[in-house]
Amino acid sequence: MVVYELTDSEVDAMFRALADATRRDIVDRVLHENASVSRLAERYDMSFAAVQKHVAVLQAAGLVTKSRQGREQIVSGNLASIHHIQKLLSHFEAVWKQRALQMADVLRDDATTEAPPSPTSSGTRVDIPHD
Amino acid sequence: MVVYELTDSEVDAMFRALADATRRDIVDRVLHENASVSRLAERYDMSFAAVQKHVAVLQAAGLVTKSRQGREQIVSGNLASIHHIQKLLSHFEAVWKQRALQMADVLRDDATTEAPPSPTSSGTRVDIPHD
DNA sequence: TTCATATACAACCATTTGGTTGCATATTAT
DNA sequence: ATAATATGCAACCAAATGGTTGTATATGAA
Repeated sequence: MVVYELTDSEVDAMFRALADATRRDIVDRVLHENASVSRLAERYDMSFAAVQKHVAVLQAAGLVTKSRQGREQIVSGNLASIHHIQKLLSHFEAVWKQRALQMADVLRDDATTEAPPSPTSSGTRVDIPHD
Repeated sequence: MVVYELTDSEVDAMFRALADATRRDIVDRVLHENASVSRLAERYDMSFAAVQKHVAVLQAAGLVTKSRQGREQIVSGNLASIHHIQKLLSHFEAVWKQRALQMADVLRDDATTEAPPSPTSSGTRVDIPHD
């Protein structure tokens, strides 16, 4: 697989690419089945050029790849990049869980540090997600 | 936990919020330890107002929460939302893996459908990630 | 060759983004 | 009361985004 380390701007591009419902739908679609750009464009209520741009954004982010097939460009999903950002988010979760454990320890020592244990309004959520 | 279904624009906001290295760093930081806005601002080479805006973007996306603590606003991470988009990406991966299995089946039937089995250039990646 | 299809791409436009500075307000410290 | 700290927020600006229309090019079909 060899997912070499990505730069900040590469990660930026991936998240930004996913920050649009049409593009998320395109990713979902091509993960199910490869499709040409015009095939994709049929599905959305916007111009062909607009869909073409969306695909270009996804391609620039490395989330999809295009390959010529006669006069068509076949769009297919790129699992590696999707897996990468999913891992990044897993890291966030792991950090939080780790901290939740530490907080459980701190509760026994009581608050002697500067860290505010329980903010007023909604309070610090210590919930640990379960699948 | 009760993560009610999110709208497209809510998911948009979450991904867009993460599409900036400074904001990802803020999330990472407050997941490790709560911090006031000014405490966060010290770390970055930009104005206080800029960091304040970044926090506002994260808050609007539901990725962090703020709570008054005296004259400070304490920023803390919101696990539920992070977990949600991580799940969304897991879904993408699951779809792809499912399809990879189907493709293995199709290889026995050979290509009778319109689906192009192997694009020319980089080829369809059938790699399945392993941790 | 000629026509239709699929894509590429440029120019344009309104809105959003990510930064700035400046000023107002709230809270704590002296 | 006054000063210092922490934040909120408005106005401004350059660049990027997400859409449009129009035109050009490449490929397959008749």
